[in-house]
Amino acid sequence: MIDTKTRLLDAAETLFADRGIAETSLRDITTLAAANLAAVNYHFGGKDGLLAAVFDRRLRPVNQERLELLGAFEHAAGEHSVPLEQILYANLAPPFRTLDEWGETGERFMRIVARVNADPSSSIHAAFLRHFEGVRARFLAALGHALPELNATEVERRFHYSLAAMLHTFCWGAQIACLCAHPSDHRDRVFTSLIEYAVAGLRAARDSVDLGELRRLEGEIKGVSA
Amino acid sequence: MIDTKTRLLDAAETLFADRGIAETSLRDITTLAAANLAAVNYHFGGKDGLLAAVFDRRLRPVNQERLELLGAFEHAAGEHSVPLEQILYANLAPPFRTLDEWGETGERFMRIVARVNADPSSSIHAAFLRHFEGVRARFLAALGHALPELNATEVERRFHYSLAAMLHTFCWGAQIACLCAHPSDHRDRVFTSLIEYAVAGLRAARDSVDLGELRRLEGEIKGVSA
DNA sequence: GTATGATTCATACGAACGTTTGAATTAAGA
DNA sequence: TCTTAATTCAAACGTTCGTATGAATCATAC
Repeated sequence: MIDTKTRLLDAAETLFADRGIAETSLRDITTLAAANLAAVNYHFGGKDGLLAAVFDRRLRPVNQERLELLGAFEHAAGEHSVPLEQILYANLAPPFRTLDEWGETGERFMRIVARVNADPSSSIHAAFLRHFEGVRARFLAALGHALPELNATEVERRFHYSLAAMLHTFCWGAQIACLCAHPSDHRDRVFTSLIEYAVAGLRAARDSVDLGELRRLEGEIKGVSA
Repeated sequence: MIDTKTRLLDAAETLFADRGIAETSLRDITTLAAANLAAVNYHFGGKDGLLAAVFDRRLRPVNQERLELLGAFEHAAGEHSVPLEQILYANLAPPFRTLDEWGETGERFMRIVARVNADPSSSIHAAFLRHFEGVRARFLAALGHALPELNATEVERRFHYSLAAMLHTFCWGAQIACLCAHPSDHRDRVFTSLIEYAVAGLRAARDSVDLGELRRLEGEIKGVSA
């Protein structure tokens, strides 16, 4: 029989992902874990502590691997900046590996991440963000070096777009056919697709789009159809 | 004095966005709206009905405008496919206009959208998705025509990435400095940035990234550092 | 074997929730 | 003015929630 603490973490991860955090009661969790209701308060101090522990268990190794991988690429690049593909690979490979290793459980966890990320009012949102502070700063710096023609603000914006595409994929990957990564070969395809898309987006030429002209065109064609 | 029904919608929109849906009670809403607790059940049949009404009020006009705009661009393009910039503009301009017109209220609403989108277990998630069915199909078709060298699956993937970047921006725009669209000139900058990024990402060359090589490189440099 | 600390257990508490009810109030047409 | 339908109201209902409590059980070291 597995540890009660571990069983609680597993059950919480499953239910938080499938039903939502606020929608999952401690009674649901302890029932699934075959544990007593009071066990949550005993081991984790309460529901928030349990949720924080769920994050800690999975997020810490993934983010550490990200940093190690980026560091290795930077070491290999020496004086040069790390190629965009490698930066994105360092960011994506660890969670994809997690998906391979943890199977369905890993996918569930990704969905919790996406939930909490979209919910800034969550009681543990601050603690959640703290997990990513270091990673965020290091990857932003690497991107800045790789894209010297872009100012820092634009780099940050495009970094956010790339993160959003990643998160969306992890959150919905199991439910949207084209993003489905269940067969392993598909998974590599999605992995590659994500990198290709983000690399191209990050490299986009500035001033390649003229918003004023698009607005002018909108006015014209609307006048015609009216 | 405004309609009770409208006051309830306004209050619900504000609180759902700021605190979350499950975390907001009908008592919070009716208090803010200066209405009686039972008014929600009288006018909307319950909490779910109220939430559905909140979505209907804002989503319907935005999505209708998206379709009209895309239709106008398609009409202007005649036999040719609509340029990517125009497709993305048709998708982005209506919600950005909403942000201009409704100010803070509009931003709040976007945050609710992002929340519900990230929470497939929500009781109204199905109804929520139904709002986007038509829009999704039409934009996918337009993208398919504009990107004939891509197969349908890859088009769909990249469409999802682009949607994710959009949603993330609307959800976090008010809270992340680089995405902040509060001063109107910044808003246009973010608008342009999003289109530029997505256009480049959608146009990315296939097979531009060699996942196997990246993995090989990872093995090498890890062996060195170990 | 028994004492001690860690864990599990059944049970209870108070608070907050969505919903319901039936009377009171308002608005509008005859 | 009277009637009738629409709306608002205060109050309560039953449920579920997170947390707390103190006894019971287990493991372990002496």
